Amino acid sequence: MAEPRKRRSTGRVTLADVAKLAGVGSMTVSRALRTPDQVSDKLREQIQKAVDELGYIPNKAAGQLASGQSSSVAVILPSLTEKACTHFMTDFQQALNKMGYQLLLGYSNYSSEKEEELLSTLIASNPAAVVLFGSERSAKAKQILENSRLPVLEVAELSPLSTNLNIGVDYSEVGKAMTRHLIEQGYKKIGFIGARENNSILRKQLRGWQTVMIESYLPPDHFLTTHEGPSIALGSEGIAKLLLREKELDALICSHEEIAMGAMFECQRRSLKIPENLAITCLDGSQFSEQCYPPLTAVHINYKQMGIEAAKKLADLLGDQPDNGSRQIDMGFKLY
Amino acid sequence: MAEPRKRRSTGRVTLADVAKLAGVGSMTVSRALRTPDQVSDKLREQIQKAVDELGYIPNKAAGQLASGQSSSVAVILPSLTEKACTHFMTDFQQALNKMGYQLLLGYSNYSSEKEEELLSTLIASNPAAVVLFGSERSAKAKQILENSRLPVLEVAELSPLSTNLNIGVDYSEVGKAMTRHLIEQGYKKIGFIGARENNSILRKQLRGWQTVMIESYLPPDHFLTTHEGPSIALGSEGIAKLLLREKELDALICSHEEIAMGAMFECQRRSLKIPENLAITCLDGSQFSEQCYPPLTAVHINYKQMGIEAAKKLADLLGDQPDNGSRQIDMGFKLY
DNA sequence: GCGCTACCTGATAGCGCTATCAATTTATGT
DNA sequence: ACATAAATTGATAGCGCTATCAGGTAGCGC
Repeated sequence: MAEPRKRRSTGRVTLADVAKLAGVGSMTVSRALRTPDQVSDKLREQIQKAVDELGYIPNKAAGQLASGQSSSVAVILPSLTEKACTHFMTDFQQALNKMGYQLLLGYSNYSSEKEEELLSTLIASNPAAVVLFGSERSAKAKQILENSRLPVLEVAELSPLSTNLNIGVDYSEVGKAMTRHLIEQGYKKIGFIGARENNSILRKQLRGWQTVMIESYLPPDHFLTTHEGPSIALGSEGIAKLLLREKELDALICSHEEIAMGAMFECQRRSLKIPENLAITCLDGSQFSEQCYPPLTAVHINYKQMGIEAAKKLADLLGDQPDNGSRQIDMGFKLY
Repeated sequence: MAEPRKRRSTGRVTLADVAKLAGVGSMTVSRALRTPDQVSDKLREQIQKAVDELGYIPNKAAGQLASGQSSSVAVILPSLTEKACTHFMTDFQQALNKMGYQLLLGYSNYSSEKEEELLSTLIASNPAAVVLFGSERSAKAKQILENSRLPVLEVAELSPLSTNLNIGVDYSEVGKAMTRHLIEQGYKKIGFIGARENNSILRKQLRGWQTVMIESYLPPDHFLTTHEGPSIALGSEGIAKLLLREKELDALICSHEEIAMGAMFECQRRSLKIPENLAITCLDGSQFSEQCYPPLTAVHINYKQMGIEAAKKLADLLGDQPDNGSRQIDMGFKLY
């Protein structure tokens, strides 16, 4: 009796097992689980009992393959530690889960190559959509996205050029607002310290600062940026360097709260008073600027709300909704 | 011309498309991509060309279904914002990617119900393994894990009871170390402020503090914990409350750096000198305690290294390695 | 040359699930 | 009551990929 052994099976309980036990066709079981109202009460109960008895857990891979529908959303973040990213994710993921989607997460560490690579591997898992932080992509990445034909949502950075859905903030306005605010208060020698200088979010802020400085006939000379990520050390060392070059510096704009923190500590080391001797402003990721002592003025961007809006937009996109509005949503920001 | 339209297809490039273009069988393409050395150089090149030309991205769901092998790892974190979690994830995910695995991420917000729910949905996606932060689980969660028969790795919190792989730190030792350090320096009225009081990591720290205080004949009276997450506000308000109850308080232990920050700011508001009037110690998630001014003493746990170790352990587990050692790894900590 | 192993290659048959469509039962309308 | 619409159910045929196995080609020893 040579077994025609053709294939192994995982040994896990399958739909067919449930169907057999419940004495119905497997298609009915499938429906009972996904569209219960299409199945008569009697069979539905029978099936539910069989499911419970066997401890059946559907195999998503098979379901996805058969239906062509995915229940995951791929997200690529440049960093897992920066507040903008983590706050966004916290609320986005929560909303996503409620919609019944899983999160496939990748982390690019601000590298285009890594992003391209991630894009490929994540798309291989057939997500229903791709969410990207920032709207700066390499040509190759764009190509991959194009080929995938997946809906793409770019968050955080508003880009007029983006052809994708886009929810975020105009960071050059952020830079401008911080600068104007300081100028209105009478500060003139305003410096700038920024991290992630290669990232367009930082470049936009920097350009915003430069623009307003020039418009106000002030020299946008005192700035310092680095390729590195934000850190307290960057703030401390940065302000030290700027003060060496320009003793009269009276205000400082920081691209991240960690930098502001560092600058603050350095001022305290030097017994410089904030904001009398030096005003510090930053793009705040949390409550830091209000709660620190002395309190700082900061631009607040509601990344949590952004996460919720992004999920909503995605729901429309993935649901039946045809087109509920603009492809671009400006989340705005507040200056406190 | 009635089309025998039987099924839609995603329209995406498939293995068969590549095979056709390369003029080979689809099985050969599959091999060329997964086990290149089983294919002759000539065909391999041809196939690679076709892959590039079409921008082929394999469909993992199909592959997984056919092979029964998964390429994702499910991770459940209690928080996406706390430094311990994000630092761990940063390095863990990087190592995971190098191993060719994707990350399925869930976020439980410190809720057991959410964790159970996530466990079910994530397991439905057939991950190769499950990684959990902390080692405190509900009975139901344990049951689900048991049923799934998946390898489980618990990180961060070392638990003697854990039957799973376990990499982490003994947090009661952390609490003890901070307390002993302060006592050695001559502090006597040592307070404690902790966030996430329901979490066993916090409870262990608290118990460590209590233990050492009692051993040293000091009353472990001045503490304050909250169900909430750590925040600057908690630190500020917390120390204010403790100082109201006990003016002589001379040292403070904080479960998180945000709390220490808040306490620091409150001291500055009150012109209390650190550490002359009040010494502040915390479990630091980053470089904060060294880089702030005045610098604080803190316990540092290398969560990044933990991420790398976790990935290594997982590699052994998922690879062919039978058993390369202990089921429990103590990452230790340092006091600076 | 011949048998034999080693290596490549491709046809075939599913993996577990769902879309489709036909078959059956039940409700509805005139 | 009888035709027609609506609601249920199940058989069938894949989704895109890989395990298996059989067929073909080289290489080797004698």
